[in-house]
Amino acid sequence: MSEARTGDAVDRILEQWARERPDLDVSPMGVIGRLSRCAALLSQRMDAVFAHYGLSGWEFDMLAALRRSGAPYCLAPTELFSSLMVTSGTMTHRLKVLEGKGWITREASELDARSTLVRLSADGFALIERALEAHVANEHAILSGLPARSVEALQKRLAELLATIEDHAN
Amino acid sequence: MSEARTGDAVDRILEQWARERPDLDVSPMGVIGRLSRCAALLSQRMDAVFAHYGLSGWEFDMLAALRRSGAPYCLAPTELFSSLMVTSGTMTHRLKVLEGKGWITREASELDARSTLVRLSADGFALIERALEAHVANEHAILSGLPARSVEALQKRLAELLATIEDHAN
DNA sequence: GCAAACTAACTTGAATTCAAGATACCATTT
DNA sequence: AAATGGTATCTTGAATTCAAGTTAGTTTGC
Repeated sequence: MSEARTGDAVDRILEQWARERPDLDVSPMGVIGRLSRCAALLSQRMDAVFAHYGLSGWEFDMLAALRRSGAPYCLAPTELFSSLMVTSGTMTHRLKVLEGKGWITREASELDARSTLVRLSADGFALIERALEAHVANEHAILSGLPARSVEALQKRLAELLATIEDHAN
Repeated sequence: MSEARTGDAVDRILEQWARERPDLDVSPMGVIGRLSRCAALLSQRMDAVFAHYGLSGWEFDMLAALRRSGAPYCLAPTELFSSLMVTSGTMTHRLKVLEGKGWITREASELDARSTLVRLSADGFALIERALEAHVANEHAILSGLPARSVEALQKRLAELLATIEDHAN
């Protein structure tokens, strides 16, 4: 009950499996488990900053996607949900909420009558500008706990991994 | 619209920000964005294997936590939800579902009358044994696309990162 | 021209999750 | 022993998400 004073939560899980299933090589759980756990914890930390601006994580993601697309800050719903990895049903709901808050407007496309264009409003633009700066500062702060060389190495390895799994993914 | 033939989805996002907000150093978005995206894609890939055994991701997590705790495969709800990073309300719901499926049973604790012990049933044990082996094989397969040295490097860097953010996290 | 296949967006219903609060029990102090 | 504070679990209601199906508009092949 008090064996592992070194190591993190994932190490403890690996020790349990080594004891219970010594026949299995569970080493991939170390990498993948830490990755998932890092993602969850990072998400919590970023949400804390978003909340400061009255934004949830997905609201920030939506406004940021429109902002970085450049003038006229306008995208089709399909572009939004495919880049943000959510379904069309989720997008319908999100757009309704953001429109209700006045951060986006919607107008019919001239090229394709099926398509409605989503546009960042002036309010939405002003909000995301401020939130973005705080968010980037927060990310810098989070990574400042690591030596720059480690961050760079992590970057490279994650890019490799992403490349191998982005293909396969349907 | 067709500039970046090299690079992944995250590179494209960084290019957009460089164009729109050249005053900001958004490099942390590269690491953190890739990390989040890897986690989301890996989760999809693992869910595909779980589905093969009639399991969702969280169902696998629950049974696996009980299994790796060792005989008598018994944990308190509090131990479960704190290690799985969900709330107590979520745990109540999960336990109800798993009990309904016959994979766990519940019994009052003898030491503490507030506590009900969750126990893996024989069915649950048999199921997680099979699913676990497929899951581990799947994880090996996913990482086999990378050289072993890269995986090891990734492992080290993620452990560093996890150490710095596990502290701060309340 | 018109039917078949496809695409864009939305609707519906169910699943999952959390925050906040309620309830019951335990431990410690007085 | 009574009170206070803390712990373990559950309940409730709302938010978020997805899968599957719907509607409407577009494109292709004959």
